[in-house]
Amino acid sequence: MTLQEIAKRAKVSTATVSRTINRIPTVDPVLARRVWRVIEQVGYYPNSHARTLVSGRSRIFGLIVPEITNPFFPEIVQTFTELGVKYQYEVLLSFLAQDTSLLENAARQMIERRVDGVAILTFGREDALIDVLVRQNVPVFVVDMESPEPLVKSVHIDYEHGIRQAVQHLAALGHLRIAFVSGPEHLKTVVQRKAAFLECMREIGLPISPQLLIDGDHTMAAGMTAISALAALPDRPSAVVCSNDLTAIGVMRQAFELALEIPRDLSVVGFDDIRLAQFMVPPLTTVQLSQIELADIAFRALLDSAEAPCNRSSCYEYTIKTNLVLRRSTALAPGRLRQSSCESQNIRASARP
Amino acid sequence: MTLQEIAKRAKVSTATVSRTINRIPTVDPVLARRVWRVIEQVGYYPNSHARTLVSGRSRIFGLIVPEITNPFFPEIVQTFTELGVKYQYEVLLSFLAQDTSLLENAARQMIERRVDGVAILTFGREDALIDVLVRQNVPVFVVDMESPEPLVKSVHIDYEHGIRQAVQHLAALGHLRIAFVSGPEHLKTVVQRKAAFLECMREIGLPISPQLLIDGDHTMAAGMTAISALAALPDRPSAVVCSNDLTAIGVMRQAFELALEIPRDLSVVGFDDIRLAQFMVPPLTTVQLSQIELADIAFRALLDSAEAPCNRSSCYEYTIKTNLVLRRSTALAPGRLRQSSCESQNIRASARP
DNA sequence: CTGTTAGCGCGTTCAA
DNA sequence: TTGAACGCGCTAACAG
Repeated sequence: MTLQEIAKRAKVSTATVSRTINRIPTVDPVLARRVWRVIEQVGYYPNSHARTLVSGRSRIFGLIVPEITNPFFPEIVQTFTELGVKYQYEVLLSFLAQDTSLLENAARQMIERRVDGVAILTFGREDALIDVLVRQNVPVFVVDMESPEPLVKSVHIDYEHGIRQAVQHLAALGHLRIAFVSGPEHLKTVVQRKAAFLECMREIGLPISPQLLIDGDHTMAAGMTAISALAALPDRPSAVVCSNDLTAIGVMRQAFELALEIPRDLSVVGFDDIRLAQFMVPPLTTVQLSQIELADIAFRALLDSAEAPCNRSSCYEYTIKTNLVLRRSTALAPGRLRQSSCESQNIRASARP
Repeated sequence: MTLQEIAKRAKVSTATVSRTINRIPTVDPVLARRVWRVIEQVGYYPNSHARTLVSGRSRIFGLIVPEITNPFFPEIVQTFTELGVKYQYEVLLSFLAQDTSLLENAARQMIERRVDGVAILTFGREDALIDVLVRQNVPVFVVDMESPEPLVKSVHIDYEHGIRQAVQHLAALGHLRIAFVSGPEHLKTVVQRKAAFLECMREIGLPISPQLLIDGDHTMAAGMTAISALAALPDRPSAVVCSNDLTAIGVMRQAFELALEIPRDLSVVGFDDIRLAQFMVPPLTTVQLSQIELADIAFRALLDSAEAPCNRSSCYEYTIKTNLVLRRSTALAPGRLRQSSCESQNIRASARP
């Protein structure tokens, strides 16, 4: 069923049908009604591809995430998509997994579909991808990356704010040996999280033992391995902060296996605040990085680029703050007297050698 | 950058460029090489929309799920998408949420994009949606629904198999009062799960008290509410089976709040076996419904319809079996002597009034 | 306010 | 084996 067909049946020109569909106000209401009636009757749906071809705009945004299987991302996809239906954009989703060839594939797909913008939310270093996209003149949104290119926009994420709260919270509870389980180093976000942790530890004079810095990969399995290693240490930590919530869940799971009770024997702090965090047993204390806010900013940045192509707004228009969410996976360090919390004020002094 | 442009620069006709790109073997290798070189140089990407328009096939499959935020679905999306890249199909994702207007929207989007098929994995009753799609001649895949229409294919899911195992497992552990927390009744899958539970209870002569049948909505919050209600009962259950894992997680979470230890005080069984289930504390015993298998079958059915349009293979080509996965959220009923498990053979008798 | 017409970028005949 | 030409379904000029 095509425009032509509708035009013929409604006894008008194709132009009139087109105008009617696009709700151009200069159409005679009588004709419009006639056209709509035919459209209803025959069940006509305009062909997006033809529209895109002639208009030069696809009304599609690309969204690239590393994987959908990590609970951090569905929330983002959801929000991004919702905004899509609100503003009449389709979203073309791509995953990277660990496969580099998929990256090329994703880029090709996006370009061939002539997307009006791409949000790259992989938290890695996707310079190559960005280059290809920009060369094709497609607006890009990316996390934490400054670029002179007007086609690329970005947000800054303030990891330190939340992590500082976490570290100080643990210190206040009397924890002196605090471990950190990191993620895959090839992720920009991971090195930033780790750096923030180290910085915050230094700030308050807490010692950092290399043994307490474990490399993970942001999976639950990694969390399990990590806590096993940590528990085997002669001088084991009383608290562990994880580079993401999945890792923290793994830690909790394996702690159960090791008969370590959380938070009595071990305090655990996650990162991200995925929705699941509050449903863990015990509920997970974690640093919130709002997935909704991120998706929202990404979408609006793209919308901006798409609707006002000449808009030269610089990157880092916004910054996203992270914040500690206190729940019940942290407690006083073992061996500490369970006194009033005003004791926490002595932590700093007592933490020094 | 267009085909024409490439043709001009390579000093060949557009037809030759087209043939080269589509790897039609009758092209002179010399010319082909020349064309490829130009394509590389200028960074040319063919326009999918133009291709679709002229070829009449979009190489896009639609995938409709209720929401991506429920961990059951990302796994499906992942598998489906992976198959997509393997077979060179794009996937157009849609969520329904609870909004009915989104359903119309999803259908419209799919049709306007001229998708080559749609997998509807919402587990509800989407007859209206299917009708619209079929009327537009788009092949459809749907769960558990027989249809004479050759355009719609389907799988059957055998819920009873796994649920029977679950019920019998609990019975064998000496549980006499087994509760069931259900999901939203508007989901076909939910009524089937519940029916299977009731049937299996009857089979072995276990009593079913209406008080022990709780209505939920497949969220963690619902699980929490449910167990609170159950725990307040004068004669409370010693085991609860949930219509999905999310509900079970909620149950476990709230049991913690109520100081009910799992599985000592309460046995919990989930349904779906989302990946998270094994990482719960304690690891959740659940009935597996393979998300990968489902996605795989859906994709292949669509592929079949798309590549061999005249293929008249009936629905229910396959059936997916469900299976109990034993983990550690179930144990002997409280008050039961912890004897050898051969005692379970008496359950049946003792369960009768 | 409406109709005619020229492409948008590509695949695919049909001749050569 | 290659090229010229047509048309996929639609929007946007322009003319009426």
